[in-house]
Amino acid sequence: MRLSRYFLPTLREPPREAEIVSHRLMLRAGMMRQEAAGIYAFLPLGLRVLKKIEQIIREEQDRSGAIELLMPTMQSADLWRESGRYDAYGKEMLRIKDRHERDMLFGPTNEEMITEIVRASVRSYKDLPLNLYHIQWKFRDEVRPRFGLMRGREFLMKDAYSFDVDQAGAHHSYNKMFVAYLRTFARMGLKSIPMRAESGPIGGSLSHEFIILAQTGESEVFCHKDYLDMAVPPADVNFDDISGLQQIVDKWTAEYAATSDMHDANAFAKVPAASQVSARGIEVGHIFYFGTKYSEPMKAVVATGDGKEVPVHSGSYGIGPSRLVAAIIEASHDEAGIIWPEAVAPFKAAILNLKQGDAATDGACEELYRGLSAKGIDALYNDLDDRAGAKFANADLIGVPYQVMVGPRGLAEGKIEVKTRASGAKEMMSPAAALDLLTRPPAQ
RNA sequence: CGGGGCGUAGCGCAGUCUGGUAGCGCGACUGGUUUGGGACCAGUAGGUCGCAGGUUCGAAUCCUGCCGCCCCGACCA
Repeated sequence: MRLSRYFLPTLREPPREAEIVSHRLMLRAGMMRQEAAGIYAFLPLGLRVLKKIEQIIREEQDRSGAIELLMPTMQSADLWRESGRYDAYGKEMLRIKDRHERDMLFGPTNEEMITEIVRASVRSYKDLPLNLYHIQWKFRDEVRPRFGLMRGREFLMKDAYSFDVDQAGAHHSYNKMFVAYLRTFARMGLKSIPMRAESGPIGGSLSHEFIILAQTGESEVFCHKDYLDMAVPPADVNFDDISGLQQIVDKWTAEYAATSDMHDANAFAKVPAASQVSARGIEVGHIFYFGTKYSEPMKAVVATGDGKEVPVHSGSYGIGPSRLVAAIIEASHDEAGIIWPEAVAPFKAAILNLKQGDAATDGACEELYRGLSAKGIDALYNDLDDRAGAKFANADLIGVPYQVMVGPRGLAEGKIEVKTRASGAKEMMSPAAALDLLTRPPAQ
């Protein structure tokens, strides 16, 4: 993308309303724009990151055996009356009337709808297990939206719903999501820690929040430091291996890890002092098993092998892609701006033309830009007539992994300079070597 | 919803106390000189001062009501 033809309204100073670093940087980098309290428009740069995050989530959900569909944002109140949540949900749910005075709502979550979809077509235990997910905008009329995308009212959510014939099956479905989540966050360059969480009104032991550590996190968390170095399950993990998956989950739940809600000071005290981590964290995912909470009132039943009908056992599994955009920035930035992990970076590289109008420099930039485009690499070519200093500052702000600096000094020796945003390391190399470096695929 | 703060040009702000023709910096635009870490010169455009009512010869400024936004708390992907 040529910057001269792109839409990237960057700001030198952050708008006053932005307090936390991710919010400030997103506004400055021209990634988004606020439209109302807790409601944001994604600008082109922000959308690129959101799409990358979405895609990683999608790939890992698919790998685990979940199946994507897409449910609407608008829902009928009737479904929610069936489950009893229409009255129970409270003011967080945005209620709307259509032209016929029918009660509608903007979905804050989709348990009812997915249960309705499943009960309509699933009749036999042979149709299970099933895990259906979608990535769709949600609206929760938060009392106090804040911190930009971190706690918006309208937000994108990946929500998956599993259906099994019994609790043992549901447990395995839960474990699949547990493992998929570990992989998902790791691929985004995040160290996520599963922490025991409140399981809500239904009770039960199966609920985990996936937390990443960040100074500006909303919750106070306590855990064993070993979590920070634990190896994430590989891409070829066998999701059908019930005991193998259980072993992974056991390993990841063996050490102490809890948010302040679930914190047990006595248990934490048993962790060796040198291994105690007490920090702030951001919740990026939440999984829980809720059994027959919806299948019973909504009569989502299947026939078992012996001909009886039983309500299905379910769980739901959420990840907030829009929140993740902010969370990744919270976890990865410096004074100068964002530092995108390669897997979610809006562009792989920025090409900085250090002497606009110089025939040799312009030519070298063009050649590199075309070379990358030909190989399908997204590079942002800063071809604007700015001072070089402004280009450096903007490249740092936007935070793409590589900055390729093309100027007369280097070209005199047939070299261009490649700076790695994360480390700050700079290296002179031939344009061919740079092309080679930038077309190398990121690690999965 | 309780407490606090703020609405003046795209962004950051001054001006409000003490009423008298709306300003500064950055950004944008035009022309020129420039180009290796946020350039310089000259010029230009851009604001019903959040909205409505009131007081006054005169309101960004005083009064009343409303709307919006942010922060702290209780609640949450």
